[in-house]
Amino acid sequence: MILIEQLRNIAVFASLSDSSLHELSKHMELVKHPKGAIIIRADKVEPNFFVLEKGIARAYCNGENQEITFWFGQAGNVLFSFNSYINNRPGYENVELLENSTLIQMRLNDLFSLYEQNLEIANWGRKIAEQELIATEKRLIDRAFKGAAERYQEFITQSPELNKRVALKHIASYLGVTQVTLSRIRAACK
Amino acid sequence: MILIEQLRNIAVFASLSDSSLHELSKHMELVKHPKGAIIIRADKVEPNFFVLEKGIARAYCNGENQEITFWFGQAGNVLFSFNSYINNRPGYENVELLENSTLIQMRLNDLFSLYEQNLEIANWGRKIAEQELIATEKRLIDRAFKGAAERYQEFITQSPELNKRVALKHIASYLGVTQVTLSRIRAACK
DNA sequence: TCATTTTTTTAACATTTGTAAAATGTTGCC
DNA sequence: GGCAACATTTTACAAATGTTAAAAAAATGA
Repeated sequence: MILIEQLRNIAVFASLSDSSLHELSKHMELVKHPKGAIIIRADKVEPNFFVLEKGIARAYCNGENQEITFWFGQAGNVLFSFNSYINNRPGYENVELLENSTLIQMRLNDLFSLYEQNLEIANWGRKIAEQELIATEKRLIDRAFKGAAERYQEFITQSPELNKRVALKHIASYLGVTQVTLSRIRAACK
Repeated sequence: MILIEQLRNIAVFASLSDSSLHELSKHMELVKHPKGAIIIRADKVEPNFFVLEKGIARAYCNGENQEITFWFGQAGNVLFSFNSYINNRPGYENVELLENSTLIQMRLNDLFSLYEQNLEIANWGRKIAEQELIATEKRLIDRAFKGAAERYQEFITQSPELNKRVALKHIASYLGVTQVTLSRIRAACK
């Protein structure tokens, strides 16, 4: 159980009334994990939904000889195994904390029950999925229209915090290039 | 106004009760457009939400010297301007019908009112966004892990109908390659 | 059917990006 | 400090894809 005042500071909860926030908070708890912790594992149904209260995280898939980072989370972002959340099936992604972090944690089953009971919370969940959807689609389109150098410039402009705190190898795969290519891009614009 | 029996044949409505379906159907109408019609235009807020009842469609963005197709819709798919639907702002995409098509059309404002009134419909809207989200994210990940040839093989396996009915130039940009590259891939696996 | 337009393929060449391996830089810890 | 582990850059070369232009094939409409 978490205090409503604490949730009010987190942007993702801004649209909710006190009463809905209270309903949610009953099922939430605060957990801490150290840097390097893997909080979601591929091939396992993850029963929890998280909000990153403090810290940063990355989601990645394991390929044959490489790891691809395809998502970064910062304080205030929601964090869940897409396939567990949406289809109740094992996910394809691992989520690793890149710093010592604090997470708000809630059972998916509790969240799903609230979706079936509370109209405001159901619409809140809808908007979360919609915002993630539009961000993901924009990234897909950017891959087609923008070169790797331009995507990198945009990344450091729009996510200066991540740029400071995340290893370049993770940024490289997030941008869809190898680390060598990213090094070349960085060398070219010095 | 559309008959409930007609909607029952469309997979996306399967989870809804008769009563919710009736609420939706009050605001729906059936419209026909010819092949080549542009039903959603970039830089314009599109006030309607559509379900493709018959036909196929593609969403594309205009670049400097190229058009990038990033989405295909078939019978049963929902179809809307993401930015209009989600942020009430002009979109970035055009949607063109690739065949003579029949569409179920509904005002976004009517849909949004139902989201605020009807729990079942709000959760239905949530699931639509979630399904689109997971499909889009999988495509983004596939771009990183799979070569263009493999993505093409998967496309023709998973979307044989689109493969038959859509021009190769559109498939090429959907897969993230030029038409020349797709031609080479097709020549190599003959 | 024929002519016209559009789509698809092919070719030659340029560019980008990838791969592998070595060199350099950074960090944390004893 | 100095070692060990890890991250980043650099180099040389290979592979994939892009660009441009032209030819071939297919679709369209009178």
